[in-house]
Amino acid sequence: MQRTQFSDMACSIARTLDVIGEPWSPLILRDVYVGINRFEQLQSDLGISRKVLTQRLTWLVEQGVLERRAYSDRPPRHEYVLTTKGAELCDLLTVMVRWGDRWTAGEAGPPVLYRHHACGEIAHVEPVCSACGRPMHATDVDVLPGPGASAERSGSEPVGR
Amino acid sequence: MQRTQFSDMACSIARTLDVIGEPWSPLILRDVYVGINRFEQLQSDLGISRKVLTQRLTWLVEQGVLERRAYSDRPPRHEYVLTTKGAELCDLLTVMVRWGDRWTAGEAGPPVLYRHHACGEIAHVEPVCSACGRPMHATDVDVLPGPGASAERSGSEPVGR
DNA sequence: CAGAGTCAGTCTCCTAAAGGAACGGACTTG
DNA sequence: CAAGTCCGTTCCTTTAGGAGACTGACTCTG
Repeated sequence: MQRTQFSDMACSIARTLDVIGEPWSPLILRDVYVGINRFEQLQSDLGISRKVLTQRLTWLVEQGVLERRAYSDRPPRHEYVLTTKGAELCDLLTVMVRWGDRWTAGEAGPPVLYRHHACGEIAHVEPVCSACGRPMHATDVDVLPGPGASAERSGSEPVGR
Repeated sequence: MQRTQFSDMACSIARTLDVIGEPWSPLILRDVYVGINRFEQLQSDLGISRKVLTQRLTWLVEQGVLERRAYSDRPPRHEYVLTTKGAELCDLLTVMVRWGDRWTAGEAGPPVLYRHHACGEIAHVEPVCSACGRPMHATDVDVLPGPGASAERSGSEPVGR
């Protein structure tokens, strides 16, 4: 199937996708985030093929999103935990949840709710501007070329923006 | 490859992934968002196989994320534009950009910048709580079961959360 | 101390999806 | 009327994902 590599594109979306772009990774991240940390648990919770799970975990560890940590020496056992980099990726998950709740949840309502530590309220995430604090949706911005624009990663094909 | 279907899981992440979970879709969305609306343009900008592009566009239109709109009758020509549902998905892209900028941009800096219409500043998106307005990252919330929990879509395998 | 159980993978076989490239059809332009 | 543009479709090859059996190290139980 020789999947196209995204990592060379001068685009943060493409580069993010390169890390968690294939379908299982976000779900693995979600599971680790809620405390499903071990191979066997992940496999049975997700119903993912063991082979693919191994590949994904290895990749996510290589990318510094997860850390493989031993919790027992004898027998050798490990669990996967989020790094800081991985924890920040979970913000992406909360935004996915927001969209999924709005557009795919249907009658039954959202499958999970979030209670914000700071205020104790059931709430959802809202994107705001880091400069002025007002709502900042994709339709509220102009896109301009930045310093890293047009600098492909390793001099290969001129794709992306 | 018989990809596992995520749409049955009682999880908004899985259901969102079902719509844009495979690698090209977010990039297609990005391109349409920045004004690359036509088949030929998308194909050459992304370097995606024409076959896969056709499949993705068809799927995204079916899902109501894009709309296929004729801009010429003779010859019959169309372009793809974002629906409201699709535009809201772009918020997800801005969050991906944020993460990609922080963790993968490197020396060169971010490839694109966003200027917020409301304040005119170059800024990035920041997730806050819809209830109290303070920052709301994945680490700032408790996850609780919601009304749609454990209600699988069509009574199949008991997966997800 | 034999046998069952647990955990974390690895291996093999099969199928289906992605990539690449050529082709087609409807129309426009020189 | 030949060349070009746009938007796909078809065919072929490569390879990734799914299913599930198997392994190996160790523990637990009667």
